[in-house]
Amino acid sequence: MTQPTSKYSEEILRRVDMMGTVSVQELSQIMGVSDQTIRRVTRPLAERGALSKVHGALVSTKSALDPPFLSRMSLNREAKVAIAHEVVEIVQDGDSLTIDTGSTSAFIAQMLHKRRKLTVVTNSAFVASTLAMIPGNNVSMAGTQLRDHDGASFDRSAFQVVERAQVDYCVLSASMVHPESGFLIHEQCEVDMAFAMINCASRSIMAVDASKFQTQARKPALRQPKLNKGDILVTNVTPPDAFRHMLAELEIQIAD
Amino acid sequence: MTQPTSKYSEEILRRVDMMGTVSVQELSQIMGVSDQTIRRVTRPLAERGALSKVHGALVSTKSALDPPFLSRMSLNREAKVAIAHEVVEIVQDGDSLTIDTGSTSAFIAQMLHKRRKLTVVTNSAFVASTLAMIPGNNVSMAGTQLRDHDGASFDRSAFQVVERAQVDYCVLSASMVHPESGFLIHEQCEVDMAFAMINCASRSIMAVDASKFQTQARKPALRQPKLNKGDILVTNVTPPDAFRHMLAELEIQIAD
DNA sequence: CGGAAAATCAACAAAAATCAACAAATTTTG
DNA sequence: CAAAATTTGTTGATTTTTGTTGATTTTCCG
Repeated sequence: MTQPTSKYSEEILRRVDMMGTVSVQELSQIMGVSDQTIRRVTRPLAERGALSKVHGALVSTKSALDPPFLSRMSLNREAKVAIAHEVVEIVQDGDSLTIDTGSTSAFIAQMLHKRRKLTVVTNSAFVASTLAMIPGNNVSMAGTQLRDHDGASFDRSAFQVVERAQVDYCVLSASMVHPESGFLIHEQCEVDMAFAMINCASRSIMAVDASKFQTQARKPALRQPKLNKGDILVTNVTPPDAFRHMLAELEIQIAD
Repeated sequence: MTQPTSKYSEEILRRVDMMGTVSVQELSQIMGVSDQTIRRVTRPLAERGALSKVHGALVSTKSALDPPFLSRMSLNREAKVAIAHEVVEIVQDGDSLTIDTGSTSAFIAQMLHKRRKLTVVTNSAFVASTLAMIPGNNVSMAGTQLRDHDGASFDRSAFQVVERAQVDYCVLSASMVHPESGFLIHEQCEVDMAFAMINCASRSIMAVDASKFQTQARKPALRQPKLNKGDILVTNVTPPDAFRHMLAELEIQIAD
């Protein structure tokens, strides 16, 4: 890691990252030094890329790296929209479903505006508020305490609500697909939630876009629960041969 | 990732993504800069594809689907935006608050992107998901079963969560203001919720726009709980004289 | 198709932010 | 303890951004 060039470097970085964007003026007042000092310190920081300078303000580069929910939604957007289209075709008016918290699921939730009288249970506040706006739907938000970047909940009440449900479909996603290990994801709480959702659904729908079939640098460590025979995989490419065995028992739908 | 070209870039993108589509005019009012500035900043953003411009509006390339969350709340938009501005000035970084489910509150939630490290308790799924996206916030969604047009919850667990809270401010709204009866609203469950929120807050903020001071055709039947001395009324006009008595003990802030 | 309203654009003056250089203050070093 | 070195604040020149004005284009609606 690069070394700090001034005693202020670290505090400035911390504050900029925390506030997202700050004016030089404001920062100098907060820290009790002149604006010129802030400029002097931030110049090398900007050159090395630790933060970025624009006229009038300093903006954090970190917030872009640690992708907030909305910016994840722009990643592979086309694929996700196509997949969402396909999923919505499976679901009928009046069906009941659980939906997980992935960004693909967010697209599916939006696309579900085409359906009416849905009964929905989800632990994503975003999905919940999206679908609750549609007159005639019956939406339950599972959980109270929300995770701070995507508005998902994994507290005890979230599991209680999901476990009480009995639905036609559960809609799941994954961070990566591995030929042997199956569907992978980063966090244990998400695995637990997927398990709960699968258990209370007659049939599961797993939605993953093409990019998830590539081995990623930072490999997610945890396996999603095994899907049941006859469950549905919706994706936007024909899965590579290596995955044939793993997907043998699933019904596969390719969106185009 | 592409770097911002102006200090406004990020905020504009965030707002456009959040609202689905906004007019340049309105965005400039919300952000307190001229429309020309918005145009200047959005031109490069549009060229790079981060958003798209059409005559009359900016539209998000991310959410891309129909739900422009706030577009339905177009009634008295300007007033609500101004009021939201004012409310956000009252709240400090790190404060805790409860927020109710009115459309004005939805605007306030949007505007609270300017604040960090908030602790929020709300029974509106929309407010919850909006504020949960901000890193550093601690958001609790009160309630499970959501009402089907606005995503609000009034079930038993909603009250339990709110009653367990202790916050600096509660943010409330009303459907109408009456010189004698006070703040009025349509549904009993909303009154009950307001009562619970007032009880657990050090100070209440009531936000009502000018139109609420007029007698409406369909008069709401139920009274909001009495506010306490020193609570704050935020509105966008000087209340007519007839209301002077009723508002005597409140601190009144006029947004312009 | 024509005229009105709204939105956009171009250009310029005013305001704000940045930079460079120097002096004062602080810290380090001999 | 003093001299050197570094850091910090101030000043004024320079650059960038911003709001305003008026011209131009686009949309709307009869």
